[in-house]
Amino acid sequence: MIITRFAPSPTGVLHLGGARTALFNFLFARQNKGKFILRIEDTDPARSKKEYEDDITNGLKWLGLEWDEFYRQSDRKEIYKKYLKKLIEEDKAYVSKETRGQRESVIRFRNPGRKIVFEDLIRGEIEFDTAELGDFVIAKDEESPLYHLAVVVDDFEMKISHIIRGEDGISNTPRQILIQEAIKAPRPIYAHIPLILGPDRSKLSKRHGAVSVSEYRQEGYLPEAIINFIAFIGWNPGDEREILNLNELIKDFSLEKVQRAGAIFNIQRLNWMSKEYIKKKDIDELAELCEPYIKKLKTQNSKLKINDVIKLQQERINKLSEVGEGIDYFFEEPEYKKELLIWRDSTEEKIAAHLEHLSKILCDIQESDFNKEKIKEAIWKYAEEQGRGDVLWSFRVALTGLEKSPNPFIIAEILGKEETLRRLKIAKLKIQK
RNA sequence: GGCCCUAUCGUCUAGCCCGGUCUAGGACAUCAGGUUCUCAUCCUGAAAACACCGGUUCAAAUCCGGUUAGGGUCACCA
Repeated sequence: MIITRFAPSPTGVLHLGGARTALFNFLFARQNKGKFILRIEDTDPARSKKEYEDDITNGLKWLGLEWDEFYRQSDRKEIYKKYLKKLIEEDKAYVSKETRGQRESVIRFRNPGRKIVFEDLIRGEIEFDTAELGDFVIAKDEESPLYHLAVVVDDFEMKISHIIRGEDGISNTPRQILIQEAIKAPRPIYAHIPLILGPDRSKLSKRHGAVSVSEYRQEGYLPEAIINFIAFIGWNPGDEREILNLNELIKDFSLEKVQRAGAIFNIQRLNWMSKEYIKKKDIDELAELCEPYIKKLKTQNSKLKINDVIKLQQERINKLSEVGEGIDYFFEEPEYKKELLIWRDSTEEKIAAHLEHLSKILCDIQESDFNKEKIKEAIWKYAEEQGRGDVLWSFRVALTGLEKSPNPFIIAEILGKEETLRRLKIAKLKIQK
């Protein structure tokens, strides 16, 4: 049975690199109908915090990476103690008197100093000489195991078949293999995945900007976009597909195709993927997701149709937090200079005449028919005759006061007949002044 | 510095295991053009890479060796 685990220490929030390690473990377990375990490695009480543990579990759930079993190393002290005692009894570890450091004695592993060769699924054979490691410390005392011991004992007890972790774990591997052999644990299969790098090619960290999953969540990136994005850092399906959801990833993921070199985190690619997922979202669902970012709309104009506005923004935004940006004209009188109304080298007289005529045409449309199709239909012929830019640009500016915005037909529809006519009139007065 | 890992467009990568089909493919970003004014979307196109040196071979991005460069790791943290 395939059993994988994600084993973060709760000494910091869940970041993109951790999320990707979790994802690869999850994917590999699911596609093999195996088990995915979440294990919180909190053997260091000084640095571990419950709030970090919560951040990690919440982040994983949000991403849809559900685990089958959950463990916390601080709940398992008795187990490590048992192994520690046995190791000492067998003289494979010993209590060492120390002159340096914070305590009088620690428990050290008696290192046989052998060469260790292990097979990595991604990198092939890796060889180390463990003699350089010396008798490393595996516990502060019988009650306080350290990382290497706890990891090896747990991986054994939990029957972990594949250890999928970051490349920075490579150098820990020989130590852990030594301990495995001492407790007569079978060797799991290792797969060290490449690191996510910052633009300067060093390990991605806080100094490169936002790295925590919760920050991206707050900014309004969709979890499916994050998943797709991190899956494609150091891996791809081998064909030309770019957009894959969790189920497709489970189906097509393969550890053998994981890249060996580190990969630079590229926010533009994330933004593109995020946009792709936002564009695909069902409008009602999207509206619901946008709720935290769009308070302003609800309070300021009850007549406004929220879904219409969101639909307008749907193909324009990279992340949900942008949904309220650049649409102030829906709630307040647009302010602009009259020059803005004038399209290229047109004249004030012409523009004023267009605005006048537009008002007339729109006035003739029934209130109940005041939708973008009807509006366009009514205006189009006139715009063709007079020059589209001339007519449409001034129409749009009259409604939005902006150089850039969606087309005027949809905006007029959302604004409603009364408000549209009012703004047209204001624009006309402005230009005649 | 020791040990370990890595090396295809600016970025993510396909191809490498099983040398010829690679005048090296795709995507993001960039630039240009088009689609009902602007923006966005969509479409078309352009520019853009096998780190270097040697070897093996009729033939190397692909195999071998070295160099260089980058990264990781060297705790009584995980």
